[in-house]
Amino acid sequence: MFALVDCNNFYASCERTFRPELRLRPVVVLSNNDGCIIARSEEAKALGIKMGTPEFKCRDLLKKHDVSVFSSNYALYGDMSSRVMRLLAKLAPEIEVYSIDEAFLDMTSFTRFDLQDYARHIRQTIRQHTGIPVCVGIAPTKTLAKIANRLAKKNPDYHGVCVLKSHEEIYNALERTKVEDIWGIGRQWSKLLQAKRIETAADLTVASPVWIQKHLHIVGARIQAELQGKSCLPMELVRPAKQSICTSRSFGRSVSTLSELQQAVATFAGKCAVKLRKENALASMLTVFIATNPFDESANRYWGTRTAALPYPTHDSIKILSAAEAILSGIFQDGMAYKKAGVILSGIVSGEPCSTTLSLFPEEEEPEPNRRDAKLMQVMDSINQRYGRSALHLASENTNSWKPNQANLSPNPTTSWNDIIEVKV
DNA sequence: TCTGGGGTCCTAGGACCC
DNA sequence: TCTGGGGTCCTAGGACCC
Repeated sequence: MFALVDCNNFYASCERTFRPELRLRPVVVLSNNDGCIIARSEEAKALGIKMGTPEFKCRDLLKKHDVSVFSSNYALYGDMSSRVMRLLAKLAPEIEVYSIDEAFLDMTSFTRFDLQDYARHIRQTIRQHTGIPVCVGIAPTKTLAKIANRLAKKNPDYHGVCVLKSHEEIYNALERTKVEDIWGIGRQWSKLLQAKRIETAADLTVASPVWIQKHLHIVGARIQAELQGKSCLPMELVRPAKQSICTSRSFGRSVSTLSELQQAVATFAGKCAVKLRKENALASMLTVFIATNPFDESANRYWGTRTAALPYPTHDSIKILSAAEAILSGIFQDGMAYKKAGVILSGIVSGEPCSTTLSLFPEEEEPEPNRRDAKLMQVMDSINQRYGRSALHLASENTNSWKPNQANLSPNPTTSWNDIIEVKV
């Protein structure tokens, strides 16, 4: 048996934890740059505010109902998430952290427990220790646990807990679940299935396996098997190493000069390098992209991107930044109003800079990886660890001209001494 | 006249997740 | 005026190897 524990309206709940006066109030959280609605409290959902709506399109509604609007605060959500995950790790022998707000627990060994009781215990523990409300779904496969969790969330009578064990319970749940609400079935596949008159999860379990294999491939076949109660997706206890690392942002305003873009791209490259070193890894390829506003039909539109191989795998901020700058000057076009840029590291390998294979015929001026550079990065990271992110950074990293909008950013009471606040409960 | 069999790697495109 | 960010997996087809 698998349990899926999923935090309710996670980002909105995080914000509310430190603002108890917002309990029972409509709360929304915006994406980076204060662009779209990406989390809503139940009260905000009830007002008809849809997920993914651009903020400016529902500004009147937000104002009319006095909705509390927050800029996204990932430092806060990340820390709250790790608190939830640490608690969950104590509540089950094995845990798979699936996303920032969800985890699977292995319930196989709980044969002598009442699963319903135990799920309630999980729920209460998380609530008491973090203030975050969660729902728990338990079933024989991960896909069914997802369905159970969804039912627990939708149905107030369930009080946040749904266990699917008997054939009847499972069949009932499948009949009540539309194909588009199944984990792994997205918009395209829903359309395809509906055209075939496969409308519910129950329909999908009895659909022709040959047809499924042909149109939904192995991924769809696995979903079908999981719905039938045959577990195909095991617990993944260790997070696999990253294959790519991306940092990108929309700009608070559009920028048009090369030097402004250089500052943005250098900043993103620097963030990528930090993430890379956190992974204990090296990157061998680097992509830079720059883009104009895709929604502005009247302006000149441009999407420039290029990937270059690094001379050898590295995690050195200095080398990554200068490679990014070189790519940027190759794709930059004058006279455009740029709205977004990003850097992607790929070809990621594990290991230390000096452990990798060097080029057989190195260029004359090509520096070899050396231990001093690696040491320098270590020092930089430890200083930043101690004195705060980007206490020490490269001079070309600069947020002056392109800084994203963050009008309603909450403090970081769990990660910053200066932000500790008194909460009256 | 006859023209095999068993592979890998890479990329682009399409789908999905949170 | 204002529209997010960060990922993964799978398939097909082409190029290549012995």
